[in-house]
Amino acid sequence: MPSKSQPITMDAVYTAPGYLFRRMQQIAVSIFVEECSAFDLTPVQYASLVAIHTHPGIDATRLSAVIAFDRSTLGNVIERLESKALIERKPSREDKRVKLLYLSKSGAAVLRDIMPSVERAQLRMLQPLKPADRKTLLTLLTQLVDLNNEASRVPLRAEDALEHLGKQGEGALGTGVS
Amino acid sequence: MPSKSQPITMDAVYTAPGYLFRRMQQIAVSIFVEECSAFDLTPVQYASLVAIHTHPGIDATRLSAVIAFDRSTLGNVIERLESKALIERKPSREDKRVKLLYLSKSGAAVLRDIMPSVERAQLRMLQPLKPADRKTLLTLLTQLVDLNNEASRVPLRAEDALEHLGKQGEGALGTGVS
DNA sequence: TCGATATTGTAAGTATACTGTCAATCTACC
DNA sequence: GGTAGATTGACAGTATACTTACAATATCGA
Repeated sequence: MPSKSQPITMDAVYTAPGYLFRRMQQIAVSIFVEECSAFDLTPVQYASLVAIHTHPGIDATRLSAVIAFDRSTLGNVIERLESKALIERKPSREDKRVKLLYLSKSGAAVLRDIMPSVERAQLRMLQPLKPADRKTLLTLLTQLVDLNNEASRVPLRAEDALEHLGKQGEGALGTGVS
Repeated sequence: MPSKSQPITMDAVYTAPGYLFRRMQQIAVSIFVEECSAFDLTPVQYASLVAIHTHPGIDATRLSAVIAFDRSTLGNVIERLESKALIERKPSREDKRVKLLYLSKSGAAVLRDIMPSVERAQLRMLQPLKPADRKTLLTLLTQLVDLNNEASRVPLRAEDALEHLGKQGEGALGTGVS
């Protein structure tokens, strides 16, 4: 039967999945930034570096599909990474609209060096749970994100978003797509 | 044994809990905004309305503790709610620094009317999972958020943050703390 | 009571995150 | 081959989210 307008309490907030997701995200960012403070990289900037490392010569639009971040937002992120000299932007010869993204030497170095801190952060987020529960949570969360993919404004389009890149082969991409 | 600098792939991103939390939060907001589009309320604005409804005469600082949102951020949120005439701000007589928050008539009406849409949104977020899995995920997430409370920049200080309010008894708070 | 300390709201600055729009450019169809 | 429609990066605008700083005010200790 339909819930007949029960009184509104804080439980309406505290038990709502949306609220829990928000809280958890805030906690996760907080832990990430703390662990990685020595590198002055945000989670989004880190993810961008990984994606550019994995797909050298990717453009901003495809990058946004690969990490499921908004294209507009990514513009600023790229700007900051460039101003920190962690990446380089080169105009494409085939398409004058496109700017290709590459890791700089220092970008590659930062990415290599930050990995242990990132792993430590990821561990800390789940630390309070029992190991078995961590695994369960991750499994369910992965499923849920995947099944809800289309519901998000920027659905993840992992490797298949990069088909165009393979063609012209801007150098030695080791198309690491299994 | 320590992982000997394995090659960096996109899996370093896709399987990281932090990334999954971010994705899920984006999806959750997207669904919330879609379901509640008729009311032009964001998740944060909704949570603020609930908290002000539950604790009439609360001030901004305590509100931030009750919903675990940043105090600075909340300033803007309150401003927007006020400019939409959903809440009212009255200076406290006991403390000239403080501004007390109350729902306006139209704020109370909006809160009442939006509840079904909010519930629909919360259901949709978990919809793709089997009912048993939904419960498991919520349980684990609740635990994790609670146990990580102090790790976040703005730890939740639910009802106990409101002790001061009870004293002067700014009206009929039904201290619904079990 | 007076001075150090703390709290409150506010503001400025940075960084996501999303909505639009726009000009330049590319593609495809006719 | 020339134009309609799509794509690309950029920009403007709104809304969290956090940091630091600040003035006004409160409070507490000596």
